[in-house]
Amino acid sequence: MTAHSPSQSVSGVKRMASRIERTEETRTRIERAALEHFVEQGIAETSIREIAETAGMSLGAMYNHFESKEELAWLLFINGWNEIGTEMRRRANAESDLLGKMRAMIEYVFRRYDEDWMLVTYIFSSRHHHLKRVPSSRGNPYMMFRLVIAEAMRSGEIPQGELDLKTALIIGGIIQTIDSRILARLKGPLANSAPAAAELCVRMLGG
Amino acid sequence: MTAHSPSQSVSGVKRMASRIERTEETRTRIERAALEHFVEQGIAETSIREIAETAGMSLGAMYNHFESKEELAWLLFINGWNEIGTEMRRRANAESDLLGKMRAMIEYVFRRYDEDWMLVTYIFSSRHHHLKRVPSSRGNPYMMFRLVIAEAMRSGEIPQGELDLKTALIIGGIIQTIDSRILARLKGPLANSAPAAAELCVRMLGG
Amino acid sequence: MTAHSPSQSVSGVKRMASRIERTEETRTRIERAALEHFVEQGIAETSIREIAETAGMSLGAMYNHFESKEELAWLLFINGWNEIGTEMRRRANAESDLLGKMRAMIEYVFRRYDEDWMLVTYIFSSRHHHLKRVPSSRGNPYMMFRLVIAEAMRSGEIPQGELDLKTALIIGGIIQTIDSRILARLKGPLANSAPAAAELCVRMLGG
Amino acid sequence: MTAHSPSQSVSGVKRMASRIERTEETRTRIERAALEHFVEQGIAETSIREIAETAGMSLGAMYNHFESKEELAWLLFINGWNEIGTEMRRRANAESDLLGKMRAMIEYVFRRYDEDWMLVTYIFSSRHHHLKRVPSSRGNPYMMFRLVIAEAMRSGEIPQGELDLKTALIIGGIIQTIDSRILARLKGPLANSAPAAAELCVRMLGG
DNA sequence: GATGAATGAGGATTCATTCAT
DNA sequence: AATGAATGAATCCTCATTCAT
Repeated sequence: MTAHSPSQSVSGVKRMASRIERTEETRTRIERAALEHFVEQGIAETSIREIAETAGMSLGAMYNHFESKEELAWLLFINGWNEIGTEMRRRANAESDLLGKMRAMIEYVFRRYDEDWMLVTYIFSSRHHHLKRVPSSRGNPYMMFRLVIAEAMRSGEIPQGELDLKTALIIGGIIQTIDSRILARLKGPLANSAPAAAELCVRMLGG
Repeated sequence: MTAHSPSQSVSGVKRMASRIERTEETRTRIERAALEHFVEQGIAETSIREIAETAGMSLGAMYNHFESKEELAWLLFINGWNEIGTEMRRRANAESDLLGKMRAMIEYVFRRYDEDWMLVTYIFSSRHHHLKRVPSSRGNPYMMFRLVIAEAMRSGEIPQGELDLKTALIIGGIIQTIDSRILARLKGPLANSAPAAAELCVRMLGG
Repeated sequence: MTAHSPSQSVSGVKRMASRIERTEETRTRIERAALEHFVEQGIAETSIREIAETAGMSLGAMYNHFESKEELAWLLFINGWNEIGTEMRRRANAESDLLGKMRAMIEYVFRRYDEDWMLVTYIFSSRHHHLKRVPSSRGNPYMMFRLVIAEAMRSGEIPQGELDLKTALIIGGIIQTIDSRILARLKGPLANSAPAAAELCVRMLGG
Repeated sequence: MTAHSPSQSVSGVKRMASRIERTEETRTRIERAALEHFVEQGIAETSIREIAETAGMSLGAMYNHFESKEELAWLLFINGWNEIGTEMRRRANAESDLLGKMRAMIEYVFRRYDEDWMLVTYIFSSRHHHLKRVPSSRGNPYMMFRLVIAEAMRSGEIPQGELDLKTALIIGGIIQTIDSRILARLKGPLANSAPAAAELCVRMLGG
């Protein structure tokens, strides 16, 4: 996954990874190291020194790449949060009915978890920490669920009413499902559970 | 539970609260102060000194009442956790069908939140922090939901299958509802939403 | 060893141990508890609370019996120190020649160790801590050895010279012997080794 | 041992001591500061802050050089302990008879004291504190005396028997001699007393 | 005399961050 | 960009001692 190799160009001339490539690689190394510690111990309980050690670099060098621990935690969060929100939107838009949209969104999150559980876990478990800074619109996964449900109400697909309550029940359920996977109460790839989860959600909504 | 009683002696002479009463009161003061900070800032981000100041006492005196910050956080958690689990069990047992049980449990949690939102918020938001120490059986709210759903499956009230997935969806939904109340996406006493929430849950389960 | 018993008077009337007796007993209990901890962990590393717990009483009560930890440590030391010095003098005076005196003194210390190793260990291992306060004359074990050796020089029993060097060699040897007993390099009652030790010391002195 | 070298580059340009040299110098400064306080007040009674102040640096910086106070105390001890043991062995091996060996060992310790009394004092006065961690073989001064005495017994140079008692008497005597020097009961360079001390020891052993 | 809560002053250690090299 | 020593504030916790009951 990481480009460790002083890669050879086609011409056979050895060359160093470009400075930009090395910088990028270092940055990634830091991010993965941070993720590991943040997920395992929490943000406050993780020291920059620990991250540096895991990333295999010196304490001081960290600050060439990130302003502060809080900034690192924030970037890690908001990038993932936006990515997930945006992708959910794209996939939901490609479907026409509530069940389709629901399944598409849930499937995406669950598959993303299967691919990179550390990132997804971090995003959902640290969301409270970052709450005050999160823009409430944009590619926000919360808002996506609310939007999709609201639309289905408007179109008559499901009964009206209790929008926020229903949104909370759905979102909470999905996040908790991820949590249960982490705790090994659920086995196997999470994506396999997506269709069932989507159907249950839609049934709850009365569709 | 509260010290009603700067109690009157028979002779009618007012007397100081006994030492035991004062100690108890101090303990409560610490617990409330801790709760406040833990909920607002998180456990790791709260210093013992802050708690002491809010409780109106010296730093050192804290340690006459609690072994450590972690222990204080733990006791606060586990007592509430057990209380909620136990009460949920009691109320569920008094009902005969799934909807009744579900409503009783949800109503209890929501009402408890309305009475003491800080405590309930703390319990649910700090549950991950304490996960490793929580006994998985006993008066465990998680297990109560699982039990009730499992029973309804066994009795044929709802279709079989996907027990853990369904449990996750329900529990997550309920906790998220509390979260949404905190964030003021839901208004008014939470208890008012309990019947609707219970009905939605049961509908999801196919009852 | 301790008078635990609410002793009965001859007349058969039960009586409480007198207040004085109880006070005395408490004091002894504290002293033994302190000794234990001081020997095992050192004075600085022992807290009053630990002593109180071992003595089976409350922290505050300690201060009804001793002014401070330092005072307790001092009294424990100086009483033993004086006792040993005084007894050594008495026994040495009863002998007429160097070997007799030497054996009497060493035998006494070693036997005292066999009786109450904690006390003797404490005295010799904490002597540096108390050095500044020790009166250099009086019943001082150091001085006793010096005196006896000086006398033997004066009387011609041993060659003159190097009084302080010789005193140091003798005293150090004796204390180290106790130390070796503690470390189990020497086995059995220490008193058994006294005659041999005395003889070796006298031979060193040229007697 | 000292940084001779604000070394000159070939070009003759003066340069700062290298980072490594400065780090080494800092370390030494800490060690000397610690030694001072440990000898004067004892390990437990010395705070890291005091050492830092004496060493002319901030409290936090200490931890870039030593893991903990205990570790600092230990390293200071064990390095000196090993050095003394090893040197004693080397010098004893260069001699052929008991008196020669004894004198060589004692002379070494006494001269080392004259050169660096703080270090030697620290080593012998803190030996009990570190006892549990000391490897019993290796370059252990205790063992060296025991070895030399045992050998002389085997070779018939001195009578057999009471090896451990005799070892204790000798070692204790030597250490106490140092102690007496500190307390100014002995005057002048300690090395001057070495021949006399050695002779007394050998006479005690019957050689 | 006994109790244990309260106090205030440290004590060891950690940490985010800076900075000279 | 990298290094790691330095800083100063903060953190948890301990302790000797006092004091109201």
